[in-house]
Amino acid sequence: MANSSALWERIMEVSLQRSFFYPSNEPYGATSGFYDYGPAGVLMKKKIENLWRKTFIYDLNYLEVESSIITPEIVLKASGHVDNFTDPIVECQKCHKKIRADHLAEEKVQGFKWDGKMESLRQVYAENKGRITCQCGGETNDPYVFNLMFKTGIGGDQAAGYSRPETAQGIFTAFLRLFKNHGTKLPMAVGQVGRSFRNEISPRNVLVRMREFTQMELEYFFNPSNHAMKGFEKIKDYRMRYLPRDGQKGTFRDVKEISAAELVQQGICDEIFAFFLVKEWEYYKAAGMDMGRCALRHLLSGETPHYSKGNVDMEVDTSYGIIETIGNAYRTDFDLSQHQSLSKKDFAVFVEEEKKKVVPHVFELSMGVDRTLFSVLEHCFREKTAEKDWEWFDFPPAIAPYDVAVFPLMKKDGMSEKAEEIAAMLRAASCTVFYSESGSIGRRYARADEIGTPYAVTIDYDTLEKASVTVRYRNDGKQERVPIAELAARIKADGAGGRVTLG
RNA sequence: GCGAUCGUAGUCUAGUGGUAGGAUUCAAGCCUUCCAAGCUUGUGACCCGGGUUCAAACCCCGGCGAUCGCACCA
Repeated sequence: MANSSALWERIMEVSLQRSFFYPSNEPYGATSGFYDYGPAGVLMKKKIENLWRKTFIYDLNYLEVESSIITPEIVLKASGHVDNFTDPIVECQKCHKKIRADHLAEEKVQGFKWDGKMESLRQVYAENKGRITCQCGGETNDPYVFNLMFKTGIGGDQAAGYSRPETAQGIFTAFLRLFKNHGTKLPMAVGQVGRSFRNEISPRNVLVRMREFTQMELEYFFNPSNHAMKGFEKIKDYRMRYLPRDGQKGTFRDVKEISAAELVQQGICDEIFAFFLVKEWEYYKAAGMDMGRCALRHLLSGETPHYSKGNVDMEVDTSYGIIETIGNAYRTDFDLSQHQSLSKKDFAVFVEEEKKKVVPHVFELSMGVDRTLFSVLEHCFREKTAEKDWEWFDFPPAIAPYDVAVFPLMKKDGMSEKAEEIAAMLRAASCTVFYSESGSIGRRYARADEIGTPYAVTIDYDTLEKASVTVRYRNDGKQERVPIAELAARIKADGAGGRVTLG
């Protein structure tokens, strides 16, 4: 554990040093739970998001939206967040520890099982005055609710509103319009990448638990009488690491391998659910995760949220321990029905093959960008070795902050000018270019490696005479001469193929 | 939020009641056709507020932040 705690410390140092991310509002002493992305971090975050768009939106011909962040109270009343996105809390009057009121009452009062209503909690505390005590023996105050949403006032009359706690609701509220405008057919899937907000009591672990974070969510709307998934046949034998319910006892984790087809056969989930688990697995692999350190966990029945009929999380092993990076939920018609009843609009849609109207069911996948980025940083971090006397990142080209580095071998004899010309050419071919001309060439290769740049193009005397450059591959440091005319295509092709060695 | 520890250049780190050194980074120059070479020069810091004191970055109090542990994490 001593080694692994050194890893996130090292990642934090590198992040501060190389501008991946840093605490927000630093001149004022930072604000807990908020982080800014710096130049390298932004490039990488965008690539992680764009790889997601490609995998979950474009390749599947789904829809993407961008909904507003500030959300009126009634929407979140419908979603259940106003009432359920809360913790009932009591405070010990002696040691001032804050305790979950429902947990404490259930532990101290025989037979008490909380029904989710504050009334009943207040009642049980009133009836058992002096018996529900803290570990230290102190008495508690009356239970109160702590809502994890950021509240604000909209307009001159300060109508109640909140910063959204998830991006999903903006998709549900747009469902009717999108359905009418884009095919009037189920299934339909809509995704969104955007910021969400949760007022955590104590944010921890850098990017793992933030108060403001970015989610990538997809809502798949389907006819509840048809759980078949187009394209399932092709991926049914894809195998993933999986933690079944009976493999989790305390810290004990018995991870097995399972295929998409087996998940369905064993009744853990339907084809739709299993299909997206495969997509997630492929996405993580492409993003540079060490898949031996990832596993899908079937949530225990008590852990399943209020809206869901079944959940499977993606969990990733990091130096902070196991963290949840993706939540998958079968939300049924919970959200649409709730919006139907509060908005008085009809959310049922006509299903041609059955000649009737149904409220669609929803499968949701919800991924945290920041946690993913953090995990990738950890999984791709490489210590110095005999071959490489510096620390570096083994990012797949698809998510590396810069596609390519461009260096003149020396600053003189027109090499700088030529190098700038080539950098401009690569930028015009929409590559992100890391350009540097100061210091020795070896030092600059090291700098490029340190932020995981897969290729380094060097301009030397031969470039001026023969119109060719050298391309250096990050992972083995080997080089090859490439004609300038072929350079952009070569970098693009290598990047798309994930090539990181000359071999 | 509680307890313990901590807060010095971009990063890492030394240090003393009399305003600070080192390493590395970065910038400029010399040198050098290829993997953190060398030389020269330069930029750059004591978290914030209050108190004690002739004097505080150092001591005390409060705040903010960080780490670990506890709790929390629909």
